[in-house]
Amino acid sequence: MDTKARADFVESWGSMGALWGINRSMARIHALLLATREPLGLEEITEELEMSRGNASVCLKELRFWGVIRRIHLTGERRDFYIAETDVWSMLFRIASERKKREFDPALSALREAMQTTEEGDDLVRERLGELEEILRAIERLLQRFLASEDASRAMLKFLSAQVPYPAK
Amino acid sequence: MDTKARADFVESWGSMGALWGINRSMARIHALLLATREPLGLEEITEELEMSRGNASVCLKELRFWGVIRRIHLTGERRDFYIAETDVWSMLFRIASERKKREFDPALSALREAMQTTEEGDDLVRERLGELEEILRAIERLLQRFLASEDASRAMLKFLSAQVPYPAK
DNA sequence: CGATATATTCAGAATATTCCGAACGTTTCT
DNA sequence: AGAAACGTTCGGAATATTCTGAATATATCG
Repeated sequence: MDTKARADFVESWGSMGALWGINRSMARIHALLLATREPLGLEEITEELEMSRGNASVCLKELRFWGVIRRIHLTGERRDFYIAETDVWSMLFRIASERKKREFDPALSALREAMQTTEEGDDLVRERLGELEEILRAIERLLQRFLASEDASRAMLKFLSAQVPYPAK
Repeated sequence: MDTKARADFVESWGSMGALWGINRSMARIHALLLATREPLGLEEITEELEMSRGNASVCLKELRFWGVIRRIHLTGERRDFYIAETDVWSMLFRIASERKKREFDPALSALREAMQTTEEGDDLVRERLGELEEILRAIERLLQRFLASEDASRAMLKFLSAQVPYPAK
């Protein structure tokens, strides 16, 4: 892979981290490992990406936590090396699950609570919150199905992207 | 609606803004308007949410841009008042479209570019990037269908949340 | 056991994001 | 016109996030 394309990929992947909610450094390291055949050590990573050892160390740990990279030991080498797992879906799945739990669910609960205490007569507010609740409920159902299990989500993604029938009108 | 539930809703909705990528102030104002029967003026908003006039002004402008609130004029009143649109989906749809364009698409392009310049022999990298591309392509197809039009997305959401068949194994 | 290589931690520096509020502009009233 | 009410703008304060690098811990070697 030429150097320009590789660098572009690393930076783009870094920016896209925002979509999943992971920070630039982590995503850049991940991209670098994906785009490199040989296992890389902390040294190579900090050099290539021009970041501090400390930061790289923390990011590598967290990437391992999400299960997207693996630490390996090369015989004759004292240092730790890292390689990317082939399976990126695993990370996306876990992050999505976590964010749903932490950001989505509480808001839906609060909305339902608010609806329950809306006075009988206040039809306008009732209707607005009702519509909102309906949307969020639909999203929640969708997420529940989708996030039921990693395998299920994988299958569903493939399935949906190919052949969801377009609902009539 | 009692005050506690209302405040909880405002704050939860504020936090959830992160999921769509809008900031806390905007989301809080939006929530307040959703949960209030009467149109509110800038004054009432800043007071209730304890934020500055300047910030509220900017947020109100942007909320109008996203089409989730409307500015109205009450006869006999000199000030501007605001009410929430009932349709929140419109906002979610627009934000999703925008984020796809700005964060997702460039990364996918860069990935494809990187793949093209991967040398023939480098099967490991080729395979890794290939799997990643496959995932992103599936996500892209899904998004393309989903984001084709606001109405389509609305229908699809309803449809999917209710009756997506679970793909066999 | 030192000595050396490597990894991790964490206080606070650097940066990015959000927010405040004074200054200014505009409209309406007298 | 001048004053009052209201809205908007924007420089920089406040805050949150990310990153650095020196200190520390751990492992390996001779």
